[in-house]
This record gives sequence, structure tokens and C-alpha cells, in this order.
Amino acid sequence: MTAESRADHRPSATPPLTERQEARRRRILDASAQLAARGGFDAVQMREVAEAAGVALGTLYRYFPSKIHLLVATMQDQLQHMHTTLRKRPPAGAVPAERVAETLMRAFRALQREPQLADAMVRALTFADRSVSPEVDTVSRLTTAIILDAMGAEQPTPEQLSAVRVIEHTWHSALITWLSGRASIAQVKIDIETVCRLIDLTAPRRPAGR
Amino acid sequence: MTAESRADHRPSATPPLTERQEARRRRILDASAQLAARGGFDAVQMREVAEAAGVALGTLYRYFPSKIHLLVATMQDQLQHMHTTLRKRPPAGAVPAERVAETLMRAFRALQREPQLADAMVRALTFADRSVSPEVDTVSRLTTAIILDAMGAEQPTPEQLSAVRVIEHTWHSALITWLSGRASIAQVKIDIETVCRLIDLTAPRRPAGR
DNA sequence: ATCAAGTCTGTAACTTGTTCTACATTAGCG
DNA sequence: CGCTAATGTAGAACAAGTTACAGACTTGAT
Repeated sequence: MTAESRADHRPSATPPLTERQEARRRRILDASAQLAARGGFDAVQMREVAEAAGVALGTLYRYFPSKIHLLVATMQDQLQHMHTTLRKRPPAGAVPAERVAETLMRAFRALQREPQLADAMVRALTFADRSVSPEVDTVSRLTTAIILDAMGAEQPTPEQLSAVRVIEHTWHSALITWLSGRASIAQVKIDIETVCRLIDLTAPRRPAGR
Repeated sequence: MTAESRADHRPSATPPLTERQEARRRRILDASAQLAARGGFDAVQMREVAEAAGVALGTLYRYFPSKIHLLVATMQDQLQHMHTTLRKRPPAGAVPAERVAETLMRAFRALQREPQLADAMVRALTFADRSVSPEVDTVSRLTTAIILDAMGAEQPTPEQLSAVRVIEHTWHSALITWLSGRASIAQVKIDIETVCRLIDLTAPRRPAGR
């Protein structure tokens, strides 16, 4: 299988870390996720993360130059998980639009299990300013890869890529409205299904319903 | 009928303000917009807003219980402007989808003139947590009203309302990617046009088929 | 094994959002 | 008019993100 064509997600120009450094990084990310899962964005306090990870505050800041960087990296980490999980059990729908909607709903259910963690990650993602662009972009590319996987589009047209971008927009924004209690789970579902109709609209050839 | 009528954008249970209070509120909102226009989200510092508005810090917090509340209120204010401006020169497109896209692009161009102000308002909007839900909801209703106006849909179907919600999602999220420098103006335009195609899909009378 | 350069640690300081307190002013009402 | 509660003012105090720094520890090359 060509299962690793788009699978290289790590930032490219990172000098290799020693084993202990890799371990520190992991402890930090785990501590971050754990604190986030408990109390959301506000509960991820840099001093607490440092202490929980057994690392000095200055070190934490050397690894992640801001709280936002840390949480975006945490999201990267979680997305990685999700992506491999999804690859193991691909969506079953007959039509691309269905498969994408199913995939996103599966991801959504995963987030519902840890709503506080979702809160921390999504808020960080949308609050990120230019200094975090590369990292946010990595998250975005991961999300795109997941959606394209679900579509089964090897060679997406520019039109399809636009549709995917719009789907991502909707996905993020719908999550936010859900997290802030302004939309129900049912409404998020409807929004996702609605936007996925765009995929039919942009299929390379005629939609050819079956 | 209660004070909560469809076009009433002000929070309902607000005791009437005296003239001096109305003036203070206005000075605060103006100061906020001015500081935001200069340096974006970070430049809106509560002490500075208070000083610029000629008001004590405690008073500022009595009027707006947090920086996020303040910036969301600022957005409400600006949207109000935009709405009345748009009503004066309605979009000219022949088809609802075109008119909505035109309207959003007009709003987008307005934001481009004050990108820093846009940054402050949009970041506040998406960062807002549950405590700001009512205010964010007001902004959302205003946006919905603007889009429905452009569609010319007096009696929108539930399907159309879903489409409008998805358009709003795309609008907010596309703005964020633009503000953080991850998408070009051209790309935002494409995304808006792409999502507006959903309106055709959900028009009450459909084209042939299915 | 040794040395230089780079990393970590612990801790204090600084910034800005937010809260608190003590006092002054204002608004509404008898 | 004169009182009382609400509102406003000035400024200190507190919280959490971020930065700074001196000293200890790895690490990698010689």
C-alpha cells in the first residue's frame, strides 16, 4: 500500500533530539493533554505543565515558545492518533460525501469523550496568531489529509481542494459553537452533513447518483 | 410581547442608561475600536482603553466584564454599521448565491481596510467562552440577518438556515486563516464563492433530478 | 579524561487581565 | 432640600503568561 505518501507530518528543519529530550517532549505533551482534559484551556497553566512534566519552566518554554504553541502541538499529537486509528477502520459509505461526513462525525464523537481537551486544543488553534502559523498549518495539512483519505481522492482537483477547505472551515467553526454551548450536537451533525454536500457538487465528473 | 423582538439587537434585560452612561459606553467602545485599529488584539489593553475613554478601570469592568466582552461588543457595534450601510446599497446579483457572495466580499473589503481591528474582533469572537455566549449569539444573529437579507429569503426553510450557518462558519474561519497569514485574499474569495454554491443546492425549488 | 558549547534548573521579575478596597460623586425619591 | 443606594475614581493587589539570569549538568569532539 502507498500508506505513507502524505504521512510525513513532523516539522522538517528540527535538529534531531536526544533520547532524553524526546522523553521530555513527550512528558510535556502528556502533561498538557492531561491538564487540558481535566479543566480545558484555562487549566493548562505553564507552571503546572512544567511541574507535572518534571521540567523547569524555562525548559518548557524552550520546547514550546508559548502556551498556544504547546496546545497546538498537543492537537497535532492527538490528530496523529486519530489519523492512524481512522486508517485502520476506514469509513464505509458508498459516496465520498457520506464517507467524509462519517469520518468527521467519528472524530466528533472522539472529541465528545474529552470535551475539555477539545476545548483547549480548538481554542488554541483559532486563537493562534502569525507566530504559530507553521504549526497551525501542519494541523491543517493533517486534517486535509484525513478528509482526502475519506474522499478517496488521489488526485484532487482545485475545485475539490476548495471544497475541502470549506469543510475544514465548517468543522472548526462548528466545533467552536458546540464547545461554547451555542450549538447542540445535533446541529453540528447537520452542519457537517450540509457542507459535505459540496463534495458532490465538485466531483470531477458528473455526480452520477446510484 | 416581551422586549425580545426579532430585530432588537441590544441585550434585553439592561436597565436604561442615563445620558452620561450612554456617553461613557460610547467613549469606551470608540477607544476600543481605535486601539484595536492601531495594533490589533494585543493593543487593546484594558488600562489603556480606560484611560483613553476617560474612565476608571473599575468602571470599564462594570460596563464590560472582560476584554473579550468588550471586543465582542465592539464587533456588534461595527456590524450594526455594516448592516445599515449594506441596506442602503443592496447587492446587485441575479441569483441569491451571487448576492450573498457579493455581500460577504463587500464586508471582507471593509475589513481589509482595518485589518488590525478585524484581527481584534474576530479573535475575540472565536476565543469567547460560555460566559460570553449571549453576546456572541447576538453577533451571530446579526450576521445571519445580513446574509438572509442578501438572499432575499423572507421565509427561509430549515435547509436554507443550515446553509446559512455553514456559510457563517466558513466566513469566520476563512477570516481567521487570512488574518493569521495562512490564506491569501484570493483564497478567501474562492472559499466564499465555493460555500455560497450551497445556496443553490438548498433553494426551495430545485433543478431537475433526485 | 577534558574542555567548550549547549541544555537544564530554580527562582525572581515583569506584563497585562482581573479583582478588591476605600473614598467621592451622582441620581432618584421622600 | 437632604438622604441613601447606586455608580464612579484611584490605586493597590493578585494571577498567570512570559522573560531573564546565575549556576549546575550533559554532550560531543578532541
